[in-house]
Amino acid sequence: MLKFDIEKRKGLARVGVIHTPHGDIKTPAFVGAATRATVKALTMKEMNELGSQAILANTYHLVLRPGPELIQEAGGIAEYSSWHKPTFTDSGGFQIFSLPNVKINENGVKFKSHIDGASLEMTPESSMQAQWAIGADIHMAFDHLAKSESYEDMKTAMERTHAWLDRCVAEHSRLNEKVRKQHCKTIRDNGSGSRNAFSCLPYEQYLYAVVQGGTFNDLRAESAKYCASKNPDGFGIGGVFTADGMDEMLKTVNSILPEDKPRHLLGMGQEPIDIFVGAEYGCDTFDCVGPTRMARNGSLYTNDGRINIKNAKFAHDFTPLMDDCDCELCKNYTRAYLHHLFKTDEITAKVLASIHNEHFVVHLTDQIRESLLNDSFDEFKKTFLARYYNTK
RNA sequence: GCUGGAAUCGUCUAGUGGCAAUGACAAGAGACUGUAAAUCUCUCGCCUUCGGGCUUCGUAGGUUCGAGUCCUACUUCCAGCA
Repeated sequence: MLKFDIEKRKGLARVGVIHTPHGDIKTPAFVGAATRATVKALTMKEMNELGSQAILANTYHLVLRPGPELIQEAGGIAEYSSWHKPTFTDSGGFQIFSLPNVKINENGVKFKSHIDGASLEMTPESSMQAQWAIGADIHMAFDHLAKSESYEDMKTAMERTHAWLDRCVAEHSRLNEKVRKQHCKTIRDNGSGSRNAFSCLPYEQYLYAVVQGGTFNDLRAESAKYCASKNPDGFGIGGVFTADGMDEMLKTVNSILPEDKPRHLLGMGQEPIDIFVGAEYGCDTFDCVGPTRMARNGSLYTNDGRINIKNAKFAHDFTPLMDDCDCELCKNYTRAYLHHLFKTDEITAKVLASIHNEHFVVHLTDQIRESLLNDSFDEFKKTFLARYYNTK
């Protein structure tokens, strides 16, 4: 079972440490979205230096390229990508449902590769197998996202997610046993792992169940109960797209989920309020593509809200993006220079902007952790959000 | 000097009788939440009560119901010949 220690609580919020085979994650923590085993525009060294504690890769993308077998051959995603810290994989469910022409039945999902159009299928079992081969520390159960916001669709999606969770749990446990045996055999035979098959994979890998139910709190409650009953290592909370109403939903879900297991809020964290509300109502980790995507598109976080560095008004602005930020961008360069890099479409523009935005959300989440530890969360939340969103 | 060719939005470009006029770039702005995203959207002659109105395709004339498109002259540029 994944070890999770809680150091301090405040209502549903908690400060803790997730102990993974690749190290600890001090929570609340923002996990970098490394969809294709890389955070776009950033090296692992840069991610490490900006303070990231963990990354989340995506099973769908890695199944397409380079294929889970190849990552397995490399010794797992940590070895493969040289990110020697905790890793998560998302199941691929979310991506597949965003593709056109997906065919869903009880068994799984048939879809076409967005790269070459090849017809493929993913099932709860195949997602688990792929995730075990990829070898992240924490896996997400293969879930079903609703195709609309309607109650009926949400209920159907939730029920299918639950049915698939049963199969994910069974397959996870089978693979866990298999890998553990392989690991023991390898140690008996030669004392050290060859770089083949399962023998060199991290043999401890953990499964999070994913809570669905959309904006309907009765469904959320039902889903939380069901997921908890399966006794997974932790929980993902999926299908959340905005902070509106998220507080009530998280109150419902996180009051039901067992307190001693970590909770990951899937895909949320583009807006600072997402992380404040998520942490306040009991989520421990977050991931979001927003910070790096927006960075590549020139939208940069500041304490006074987001700015578009491509705007003409920054051409002569020779001040740092933020005075009180220690990221590589803010410490060394001016807004005018970054503006120039964007206008001339230099790769470095995206690199520096990504470093800043990723640092911003990672650091913000760390500050939320600190504020919970020293009992200043409410004040910090109020001050930060009022300034960021320019409200009184 | 002669003979050809060309002049269209900041730039390049489409356009050979019904056009405020094509496309690209540049410029200005916006979007982005488990990444089909180094992507996408909008604006880009002037005015507008968003119906439309006005002024435009080197310059000046002309033909025509109608001209960026045809004719004449001029100006500038390019190529070849001297």
